[in-house]
Amino acid sequence: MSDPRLYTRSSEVTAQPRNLAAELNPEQAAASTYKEGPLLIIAGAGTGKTRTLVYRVAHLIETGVPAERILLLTFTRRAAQEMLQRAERLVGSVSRRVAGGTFHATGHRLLRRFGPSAGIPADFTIMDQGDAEDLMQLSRASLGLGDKKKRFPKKTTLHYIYSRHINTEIAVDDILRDEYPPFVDYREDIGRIFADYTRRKGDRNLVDYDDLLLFWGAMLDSDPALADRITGLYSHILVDEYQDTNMLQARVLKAMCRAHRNITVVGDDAQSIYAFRGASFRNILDFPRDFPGTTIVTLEQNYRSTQPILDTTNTLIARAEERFTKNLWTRREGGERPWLVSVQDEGQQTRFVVERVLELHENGTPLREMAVLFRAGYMSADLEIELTNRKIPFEKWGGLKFLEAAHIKDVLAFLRILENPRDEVSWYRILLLLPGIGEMTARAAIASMADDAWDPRAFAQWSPPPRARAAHGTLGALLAQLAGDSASEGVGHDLARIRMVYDDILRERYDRVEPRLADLDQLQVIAGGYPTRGAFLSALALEPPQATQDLAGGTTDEDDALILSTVHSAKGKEWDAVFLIWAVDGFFPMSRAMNDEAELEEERRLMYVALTRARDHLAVTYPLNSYGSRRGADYSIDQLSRFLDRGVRELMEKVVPRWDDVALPDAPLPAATIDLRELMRQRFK
DNA sequence: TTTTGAAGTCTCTCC
DNA sequence: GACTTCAAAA
Repeated sequence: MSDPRLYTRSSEVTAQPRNLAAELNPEQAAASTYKEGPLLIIAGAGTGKTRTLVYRVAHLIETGVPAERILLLTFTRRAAQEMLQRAERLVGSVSRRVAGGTFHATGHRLLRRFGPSAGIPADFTIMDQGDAEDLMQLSRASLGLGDKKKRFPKKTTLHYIYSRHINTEIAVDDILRDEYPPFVDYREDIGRIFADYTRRKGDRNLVDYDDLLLFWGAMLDSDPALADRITGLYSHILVDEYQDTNMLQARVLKAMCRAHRNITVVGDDAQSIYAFRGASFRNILDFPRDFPGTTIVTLEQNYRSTQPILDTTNTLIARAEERFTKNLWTRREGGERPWLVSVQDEGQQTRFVVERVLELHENGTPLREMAVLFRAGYMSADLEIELTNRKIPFEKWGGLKFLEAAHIKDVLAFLRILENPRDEVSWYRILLLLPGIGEMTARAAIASMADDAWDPRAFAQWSPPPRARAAHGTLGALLAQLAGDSASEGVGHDLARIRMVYDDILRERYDRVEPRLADLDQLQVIAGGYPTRGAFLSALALEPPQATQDLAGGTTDEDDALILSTVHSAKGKEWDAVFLIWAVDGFFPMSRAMNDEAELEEERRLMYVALTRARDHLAVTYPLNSYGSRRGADYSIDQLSRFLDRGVRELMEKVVPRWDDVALPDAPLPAATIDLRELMRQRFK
């Protein structure tokens, strides 16, 4: 007989009775029932770290910790939701009260709530990376820097240096010296730009991603009373993917658990892949030092992959220097060895993947249980075309994001100036769209509005130069209309109004008009789901839709679709069958990383992450030739990725696809680009 | 002087 | 294929 479940209420989802010892291995059980104080869980790929965290949340709730006093920090909002749903099955719907999300989303929540006590108005606008770069550019231009001098850092570089400084807490001088020696001489100017950028953000009520963390930390550091309010919210903090946190985040965490030290972090130093964003796996290595008295639990039993796959990935990562050595093992004996597939060119690679996917599908593997992974978003272009032609449904994760497309940013800019009339970046963007208005006129208009204290009507009062008359009138009328509409009509309605003006601009300025208009339709659908402009804009900035599928409104879980994903976006996921394409030196590792030891090591870990996603089937493909796609040459001979060295290859099955209708090994000859006779003649001229 | 169109450059990963 | 740089047009 099952025992009465005292902790559930009638209105809540019923918890399943369970036997911890039977559901977890000893290490997992030890970690999930650990009592108080700092806990570090070193969890190799596929060792059930999510499961352990879920049980730990459940255990805390069961032992009397109020759910709302638990903070679960994850890498994506999706990950937090998944974990809390699983916890719900264990302890019921109280788990819904657990505070969960990304670091940035959590910082955002706290800043909206407590910011006003620290001089940050609650109605700030969040800038994404592109916006922040644009603002940096405005700072640079307003200081008159980089006009004449050659090789002054570009806005992207400036923003990178700034962001790196904030996230890694490395001095700007040191970053310049180590990463940008040619710019060391400009460090005064760069400092002035950063100062102006910081001031400008304040004046314009704008907040960048880094500020969400920075202000969070600053609130904890500068005002003891405020810090007590904030740290008092949570009695237990759990952090997933700790190897991908940066110095600033580690500092914030330390401050957040000054009072109780109930912090659990989970991670795998072998899977640290976000150094480009300031993350350092030093954090996980140093955790025991930062939190004296830390208990370390290591999870080594892999439940995901078959032995042959694990053998291969263990060998791949054995070459890396890691400090927490793990020996992953599995009970999943047997199974086929990973395939190492050499193909002539991209076309054959695509064909191989498609045919193998169809074969596995016919044998009963759902499309959604298969994934094609690649180093960078653009590498799947050929495959996407073929899948479309063959009417095979797919979902693409990562890569060039919907929100970064120019036309999306354009319409969002309209919403943003309605929400925050001081949003200089958005004003600038919109003004440049209008015929007859360029940089100079746009700056003059913005300066005039700033002089009018950013009154919402200031734009109408600005007198434009003759050429910009018409545009000024059009935009003024639109803004007046939107301001006149009642807010209750919704964000979708705002967008419809904006598009009455914007669609024509789009047709005029951009190519590929139809898909762009379709994107705007989708955006309108999403917007309909949000109560206010502010909520819509914040949500878009913090949790951008991961796949185009997410945008179609209701999530279509029923739809079976092959997953196409960058390796970064595949983190934390697993599939029955995984294909890694373009395993070629220069693509993976990317050529930019090949000169730097640390970057190369990160690429290796990235490949490790890719290959450890597979449960039963793993295939790595590498084209021997590529046409046109490579810089400079229109033809090149490629080499297998250096990470798949001899030791790794010996554990793999070499596969050469042969098709009846393809004449192998004769690849089509490239068009003539050189004339040997002519070269010889020149040599003796 | 400012805008706009065209040629030329480099192309990643994400909150 | 998007962004920057450069030269011609308004």
